[in-house]
Amino acid sequence: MLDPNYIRQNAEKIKELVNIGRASSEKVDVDLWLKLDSQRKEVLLQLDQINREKNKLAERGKSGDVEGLREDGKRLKEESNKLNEQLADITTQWQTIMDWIPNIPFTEVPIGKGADDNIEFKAWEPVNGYLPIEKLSAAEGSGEHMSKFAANGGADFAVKPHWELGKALDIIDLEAGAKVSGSRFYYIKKEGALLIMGVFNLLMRKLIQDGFDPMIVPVLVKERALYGSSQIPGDADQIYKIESKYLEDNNQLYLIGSSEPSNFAYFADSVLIEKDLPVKVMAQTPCFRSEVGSWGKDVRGIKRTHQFDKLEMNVITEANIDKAREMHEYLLSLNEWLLQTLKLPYHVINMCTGDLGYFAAAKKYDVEVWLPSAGEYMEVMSDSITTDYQTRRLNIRYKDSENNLKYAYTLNDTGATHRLLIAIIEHYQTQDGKLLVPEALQDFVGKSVIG
RNA sequence: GGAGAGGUGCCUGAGCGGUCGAAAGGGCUCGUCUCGAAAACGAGUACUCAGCAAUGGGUCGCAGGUUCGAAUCCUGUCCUCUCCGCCA
Repeated sequence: MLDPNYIRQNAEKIKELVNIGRASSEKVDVDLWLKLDSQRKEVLLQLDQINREKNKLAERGKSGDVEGLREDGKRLKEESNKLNEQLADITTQWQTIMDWIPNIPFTEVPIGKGADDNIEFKAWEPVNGYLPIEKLSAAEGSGEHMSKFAANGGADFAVKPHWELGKALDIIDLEAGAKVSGSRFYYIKKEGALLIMGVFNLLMRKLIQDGFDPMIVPVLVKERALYGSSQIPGDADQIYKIESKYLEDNNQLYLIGSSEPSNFAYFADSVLIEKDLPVKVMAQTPCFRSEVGSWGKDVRGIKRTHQFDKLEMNVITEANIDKAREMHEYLLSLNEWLLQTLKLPYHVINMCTGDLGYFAAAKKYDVEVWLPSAGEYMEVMSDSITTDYQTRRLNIRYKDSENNLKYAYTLNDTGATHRLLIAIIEHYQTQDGKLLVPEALQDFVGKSVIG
């Protein structure tokens, strides 16, 4: 949620968001909002006036001579009831429009309609390191300069997609996932399970060293948590809603699509102290997504599924844009650390205004691993600055050094997901159909070759 | 699942129809004193909305109701705690 004052003073900027496709033209009627806003102000003013009179009346009543007051009191009450109804009605409409206004992109965010306008600003591969700048580009990026072969497989040969080798090695079972739960579900088995657990473990140890607090969090949450981090209303169709007659107190619950709502809602309605910032937490949870709208897309393998595990990194910082930018780069450095430690080629793109995705993001980097089998990049991490968009909704504030209360800033970044197993299978397979274990995971997995 | 108790400011805790945004104590901040500290003493110490300000509105878990007037009474709701039961 934006500061209403900001919207009043920058109505043109909000309209611009609609024009460039960042905000829904259907939901975000800025002129209507401005009209409702002034109506609301007017009613609020009238209500204050009535309340003032009520208070005066009550003051007079203290003397005990109540006779002449009854009628006025009743009249004022009726009037205030009426105004309250009006206010509630206006506020609902006013709020609904605001709920659909996304965060304002930072100036360095590329302007653009969609994926083609994203800017690739970094690409890395294990042998040569970072690609020279002239090989980077927009959109599809440096794909043409990336190797068609497994980065760590030892020879040049046609790379098998993960579902093929995963099945052959009996470490991924898609049929069983379908049998038990339906399409877009899977089992990861044996060394496959160890590999991905090892990845989570590797990152967790790094994050703990870096001062992140590990959290085990609810996976079923109330609407407010999802609204707070802006999955509702923006991505509401992605969310599974629990249906049960046994919900306690009729408390509607939802399955999270990321631990971010659970992590941030933990701090809802609280006041932090500046010296305790930044707050850095991490949680590994299953994530649930309906994937409506992507039917027919990525149907093979474990890339796009209804349930997967994710280790999420969430940060609360003070309200300072430059510090947020610094933290954003720091989180990216953790992403890069993991991929470089695993020797997986990747690139980083600065998402354009039309491709920022969820409402809270003011700036977002996607980190994508190169998949030689398909000759394309696959998103594995998403690092975003969400400024005070989420903390306004969740009422997370802090006291600064001058004792002022301010809304804190938040940042979100994916630490690791099951998709990294896809990347490992692509890049560590050998010509004879075996899978090497990345050096950094060998202790955990207990061997250096699978198959 | 059954029975009971309670939710007030940073904390403890009073208030139970007007004098209450709220006693008292603690904590914290500033000041006096001191070479410095402790102690003592003095002052200050919730949030929020409108407004340049003066000022005014709202908030005693939350939502309604009664009343000229509600932290105080009534209803609902959420949460916490205790005991019993059931189960890890």
